[in-house]
Amino acid sequence: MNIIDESGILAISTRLQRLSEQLRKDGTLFYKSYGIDFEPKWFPVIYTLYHKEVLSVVEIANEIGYTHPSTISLLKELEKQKLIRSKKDKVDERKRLIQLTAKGQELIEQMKPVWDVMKKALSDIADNQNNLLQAINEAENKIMHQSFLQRALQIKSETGK
Amino acid sequence: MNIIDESGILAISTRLQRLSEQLRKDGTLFYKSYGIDFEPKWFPVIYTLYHKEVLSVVEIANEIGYTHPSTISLLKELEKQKLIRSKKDKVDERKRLIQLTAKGQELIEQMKPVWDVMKKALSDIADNQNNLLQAINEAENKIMHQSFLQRALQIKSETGK
DNA sequence: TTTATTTATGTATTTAACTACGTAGTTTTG
DNA sequence: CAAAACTACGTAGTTAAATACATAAATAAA
Repeated sequence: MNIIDESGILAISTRLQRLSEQLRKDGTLFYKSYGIDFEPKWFPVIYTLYHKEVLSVVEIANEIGYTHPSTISLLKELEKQKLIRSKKDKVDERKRLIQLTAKGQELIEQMKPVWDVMKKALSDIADNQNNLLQAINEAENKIMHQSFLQRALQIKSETGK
Repeated sequence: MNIIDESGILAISTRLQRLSEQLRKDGTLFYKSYGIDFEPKWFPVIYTLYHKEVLSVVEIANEIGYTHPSTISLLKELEKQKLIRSKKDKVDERKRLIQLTAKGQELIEQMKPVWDVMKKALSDIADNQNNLLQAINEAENKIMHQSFLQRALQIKSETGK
């Protein structure tokens, strides 16, 4: 019917990007409905620091699965919001140790019930006959095992196309 | 185990973006293995023009499901590659009518077998127990019917959280 | 037939991620 | 222990999409 069925190469990405942009906007609005000013993109950092308490920049990046430059820009925003603070590591002078402020910790307590609701609403949407997170996991695993390029080259050589 | 299981709000997007960036890079390399210089992101426009022959900018945007500014920048690249050309609509002077050049048409013939192989490789990766495209479709349909925000607000009011 | 509305295109700016690169500490090795 | 390699952080620039805005042509309405 449309292009997606013919190629899929790009279509998957674009559609999911949009889907998640919508979720983000709605997430922001939902926080607002509780009188909370919080952006969904801050969640991974905040959540990680809540569980680990003190971490360096690169450690946070690894935990949340982002590159360190991306992480730095999130940290800057969170520092501006006074939700986190940082100090130099005395043992290793290159390291910046990040932790939640009191304000950050209080906010988390406020957000916990909100997260519960969001989690339910998200599973409403993503838990279908074909579970979205599962589908992503499965695709990632396949690619980890053998890349798209390798697969394509193999089909090419097998079929002589 | 990690954050994704707890929130998912962002995680889905970021992971899919990466997945698709990998597919794009591999796609480019795979075209190269046939001696073809073609970027996967051009596919939707080219494919649409192959089937519809002559379309305006906005018509193409609608066909490929992108906004018109995004489409314009793709068209600029394709024009630089001399794969498409455009002329003013004589009936409606606002319109720019786009079509494939001879070079564009030849390239498509070269790419057809490549697309077949890519399609197979992609379904290798995305057709799992939980089909990725299906999962996206299902999630999109759910959201179309009732947004994430609406769902969350409803759960909030039902549970009194 | 002027005026208002809609449509088509284009430009400028924004966003959220990335890669590439540079610098400064730390650790390892010859 | 000096040189080389590695690690941590930061900045700059890129990319692929989006919004928001501007302009001009076409259509509808007063």
